[in-house]
Amino acid sequence: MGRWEPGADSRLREAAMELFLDRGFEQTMVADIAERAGVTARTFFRHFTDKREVLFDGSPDLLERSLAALESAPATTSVLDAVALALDAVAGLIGGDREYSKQRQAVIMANPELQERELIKLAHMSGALAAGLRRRGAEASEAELAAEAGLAVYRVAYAQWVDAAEDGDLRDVIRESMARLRSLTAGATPDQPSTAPDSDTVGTGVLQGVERPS
Amino acid sequence: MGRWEPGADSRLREAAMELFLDRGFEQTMVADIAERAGVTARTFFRHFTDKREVLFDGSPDLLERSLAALESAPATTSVLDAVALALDAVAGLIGGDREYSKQRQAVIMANPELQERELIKLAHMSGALAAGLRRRGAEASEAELAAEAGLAVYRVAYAQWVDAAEDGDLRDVIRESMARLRSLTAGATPDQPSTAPDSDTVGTGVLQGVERPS
DNA sequence: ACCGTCATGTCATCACGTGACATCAGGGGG
DNA sequence: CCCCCTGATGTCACGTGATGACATGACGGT
Repeated sequence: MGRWEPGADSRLREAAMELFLDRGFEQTMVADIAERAGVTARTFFRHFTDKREVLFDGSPDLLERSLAALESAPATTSVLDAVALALDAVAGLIGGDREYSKQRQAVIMANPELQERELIKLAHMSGALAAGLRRRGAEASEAELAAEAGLAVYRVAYAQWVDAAEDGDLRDVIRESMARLRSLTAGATPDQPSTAPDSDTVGTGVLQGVERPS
Repeated sequence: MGRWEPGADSRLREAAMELFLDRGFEQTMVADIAERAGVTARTFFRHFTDKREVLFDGSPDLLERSLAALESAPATTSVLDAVALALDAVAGLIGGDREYSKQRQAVIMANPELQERELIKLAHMSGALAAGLRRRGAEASEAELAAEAGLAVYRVAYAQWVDAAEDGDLRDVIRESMARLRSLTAGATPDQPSTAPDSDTVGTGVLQGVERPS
């Protein structure tokens, strides 16, 4: 075989990114992406489960690497510090080219569906980190909380990094963000906040408030 | 007019919930929900933008109430404590009937699409809380971080509450979770974690790692 | 030359979601 | 009393996303 032909995956990914940047996500049809990549729409769905997934299929890599970082941490490392190491590994991977991150972020921010997908990827990451922490002997709810808090730090840091005027190291931003969290939680805890249990409304889902049907 | 006829909204919501519990979300078609509610499919989409949204349309209420709680807090309250007050308000609303919350959670947990929707609702809430904090004079990134951390606490607490064997007050679980976060972040911070900047891989989106196309 | 596998194309089919238009009920105001 | 306005709904048509079933063609090994 002669030269290296980029796989259909890569061509589809690039084609999609170009079209998304050009006309936007909704205005781009999978047939367009496929055509530009030189395949049919049916083939697109053989490589990506979703039209959205074409923008997110790198996440398994990241997840794996962050877990590796987590597990290579010395056993004496605290839960939150272990999470910090994992985040550092993630930042090492995606902190490389900020320009591309900006482009991608622009596409994602312009479309709610994509934001949903992004959030669930981060949630998966949180779940995986929590599992990793439990494997290290952390108590369950402590592990979940540390993972969730870590991702909170990551989200804020990433948003700040990608929006910043001048370039910087994502890992530094993450560390600053983590420090800020520590200072935020360091304040004195007042007595129990007491809200009157006024519930004429029924909450059902996490964010569901439905009028009780008399 | 004679008796009170429940609006199409309510009928659709109830019909949807019943069918979702019975056969699952994907197996339920919009036409089924509409039929059971006595309307056509087209009408369904006049009341809910999405098939998913029928499970989440209570969130604006919650958001509003939590913001109210936030703003009614004394100006001297710390950012994180203000967030705690907002979460307390939310818990007051949805903590009323745990059984229903369990059902809804079961439906949501069985379907990734629904989890995505849930996550984005929570993200909106986080954004709104951050904005509220900024209105109180908090610095931007501090506000975002506090809101994100608060939601992290909420997610963990809610999951724990809804899964618990015996009944309990959601607000208590949230307070415990918040306390746990404080203890987690209280540990000593070690020196900078240093990971070699080994990036032969290009990160592009928040969770995107794409092999660099040579 | 034969065969199995893998990637892809082709065709058919569903379900989601939306725009355009028609219909019907109720409520005023002439 | 009639007209008209408005809001909610039904009807129809259509584009798009996504999937299953089957055919085809390239490649590599035997």
